[in-house]
Amino acid sequence: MPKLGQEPIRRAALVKATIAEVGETGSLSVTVSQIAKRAGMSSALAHHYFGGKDQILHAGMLGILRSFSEAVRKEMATARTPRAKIEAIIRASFDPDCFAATSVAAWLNFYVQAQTDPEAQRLLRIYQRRLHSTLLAHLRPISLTPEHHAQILAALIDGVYLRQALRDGALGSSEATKIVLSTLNTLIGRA
Amino acid sequence: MPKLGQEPIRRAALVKATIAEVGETGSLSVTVSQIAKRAGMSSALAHHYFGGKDQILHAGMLGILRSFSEAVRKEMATARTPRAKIEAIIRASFDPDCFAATSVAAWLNFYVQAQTDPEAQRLLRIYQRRLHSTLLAHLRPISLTPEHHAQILAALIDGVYLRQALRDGALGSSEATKIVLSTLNTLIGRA
Amino acid sequence: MPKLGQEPIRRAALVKATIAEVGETGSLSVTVSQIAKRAGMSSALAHHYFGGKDQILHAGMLGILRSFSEAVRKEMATARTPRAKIEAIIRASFDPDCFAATSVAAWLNFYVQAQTDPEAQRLLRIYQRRLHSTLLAHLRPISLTPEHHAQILAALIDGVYLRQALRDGALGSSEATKIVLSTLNTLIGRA
Amino acid sequence: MPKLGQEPIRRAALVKATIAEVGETGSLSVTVSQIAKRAGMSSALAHHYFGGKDQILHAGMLGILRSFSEAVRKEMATARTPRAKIEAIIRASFDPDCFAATSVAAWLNFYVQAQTDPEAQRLLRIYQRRLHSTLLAHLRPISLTPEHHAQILAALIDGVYLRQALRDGALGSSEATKIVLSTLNTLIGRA
DNA sequence: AATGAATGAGGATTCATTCAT
DNA sequence: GATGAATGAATCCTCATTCAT
Repeated sequence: MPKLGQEPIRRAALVKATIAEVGETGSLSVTVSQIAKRAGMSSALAHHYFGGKDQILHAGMLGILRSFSEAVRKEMATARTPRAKIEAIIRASFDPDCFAATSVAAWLNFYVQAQTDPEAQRLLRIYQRRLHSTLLAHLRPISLTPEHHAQILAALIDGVYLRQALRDGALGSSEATKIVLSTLNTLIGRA
Repeated sequence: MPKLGQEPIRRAALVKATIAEVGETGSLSVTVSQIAKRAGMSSALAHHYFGGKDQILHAGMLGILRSFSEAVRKEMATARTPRAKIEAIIRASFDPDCFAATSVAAWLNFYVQAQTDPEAQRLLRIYQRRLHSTLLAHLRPISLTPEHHAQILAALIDGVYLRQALRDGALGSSEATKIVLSTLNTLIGRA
Repeated sequence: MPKLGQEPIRRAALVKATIAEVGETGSLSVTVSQIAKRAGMSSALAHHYFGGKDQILHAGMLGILRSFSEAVRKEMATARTPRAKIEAIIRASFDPDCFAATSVAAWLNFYVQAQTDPEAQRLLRIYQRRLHSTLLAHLRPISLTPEHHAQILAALIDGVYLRQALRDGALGSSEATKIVLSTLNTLIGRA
Repeated sequence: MPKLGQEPIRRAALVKATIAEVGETGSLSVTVSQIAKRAGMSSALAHHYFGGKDQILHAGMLGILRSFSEAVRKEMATARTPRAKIEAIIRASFDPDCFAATSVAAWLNFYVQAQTDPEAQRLLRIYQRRLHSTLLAHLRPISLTPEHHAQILAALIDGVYLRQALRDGALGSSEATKIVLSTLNTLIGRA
């Protein structure tokens, strides 16, 4: 009997390597070989498990988006009031893991991929809509213009990410959180 | 008789073509040949004038950033009060030309280029700092936390751009303006 | 309890699959995996039994050539006169099984393989010589130039096959037979 | 001004190299690099002029088919009677250039290519039909069953080619001609 | 000034083959 | 006996870049 069950292990390793490589390099034009090498296997095996570079990239995106969702879920678990929920989302967005330079760089690159690649666009839109509707749901009880406020908060979060990508003013995780939280306060009043 | 002053004409054509090509394609991996063809010349000539692909890209970035600055200058010309100046900046940011799908796509790609390419990063930072300091200068007389508010506004503008890049909720130019202006109102109170 | 006598079963399955795959695809560049999959096993097992792709191909050739011989043997069994023997060979050549599009395509490809691969050439030559000498033997009693006529008949059969491979005028089995039989008549006179 | 007019030269060189390489190797799986090298250029240039391997192969086929047609045209030029025309076609078919081992091998491979590749099939069919209709036209005045005889002669020619490909009995050009001419005699009687 | 010609380097992808279990 | 796992080698193709004219 052959060695079994390598597939999930290899796939996971490739996803991780993809994010790391894209993040570090800051570019989607990383080669499959680079990714595969980082994941400790040959590029042929990477193709074997994923079918092609695009699918590897998609898996990488999914990986990033999932870790975002995961962070949100964790933070939301303990939040009780609508306001606390919103704050949880904001805090999760700047979770040190997600907000790490590498992750942000990868995220930005996946945004670009979505310009060309329909599947990438689909993934990103799903994530965005989910974020939007969650925000909206919890804003409704406490905001007079929930739709409007949701738009502002979502855009602000993305904007902070984008600026992080340039590394210039490179805010820390906590500073970033503060900026958005304080805007929340201004928008709907202190709790 | 040799054609005179061809150089500036060619360069301008290439800059325009670069922005258009990167914007339409949604990717930095456009070829020099594509750009040159769109600009009506051979790729060899493009190299002759700019030296290499990177420099062509830089020229494209500079072109975009300049058109931003130009829009700002125009809007600011008629603004008299600090508040009016800030509103002018916001309005300029969403000038239909700059906020066109193509321009936004190009802008996003140049952001990514800055991840890898120091010169690109330099250009982008200069623009960002200029924007920041202009905002700051005009916020100072009317805001208690001008630095903080400048950060929020700048991030918000970028965030709206980013979301525009995904085309999903695809705001129009005027809607985008409204969102940021209304946030300004909330931050420092109605004029 | 180990399965007994798996080897001959597996080998036969592979031979059949090879012919089918080469025939349907119309090319020798079918992969071992495709063949193995069609034969219901892993490509590793195919290698295990045959040693390599070339040997699998050889086995496929042998399979085709044997089914030719088989058809000839069957038709010849009931033939009594020299003329009947020759007609039997011709009829066997266009036996619907052998003359099926798939078989012809495979046969043509094996001809090509023989250009490169000495073992393939050897197999094909053996078959050709056998056909030639059988024709010759039975032509001798009824032809003044048996060698010459054998050459013509053999070439004509192959030519009809080749044209079948292009599928354009795609003759049916019976039409093909008629053409060669009528030529036989012309060559040595009606029986 | 740049060096001009290389294209036709390069294309011709590639066509020649393709036929030679396919013919000598006896296989379509020659690499573009091999062909290009033989033609004295880089594989990149070959791609530049032809677009891809398939088109290079098509050009090779066309080259072979054209040299057939050319041989026919030449032989036919001096033929006056219908019978002489037919004999011209047969003689042309075994023109030493066309019937050279290399040419025959290339021709056989192109036949196989036509199994997979519609464009190759188209080319081959055109050539076959043209041959058929020419034979037919000249057989009409001298044969009672011109359609039938055309089929026989065409198939016989192809069959002789095919056997040549195997190099076993390797007929010379003149021997091959004799076989088909003598069959012609048998079919429609001596002139 | 301008361009067709030309290439080297590199990347995605495929596949026969081997190996450990 | 049988197979999933794994890879090295090879191939097509692309592209930035250089050069001769």
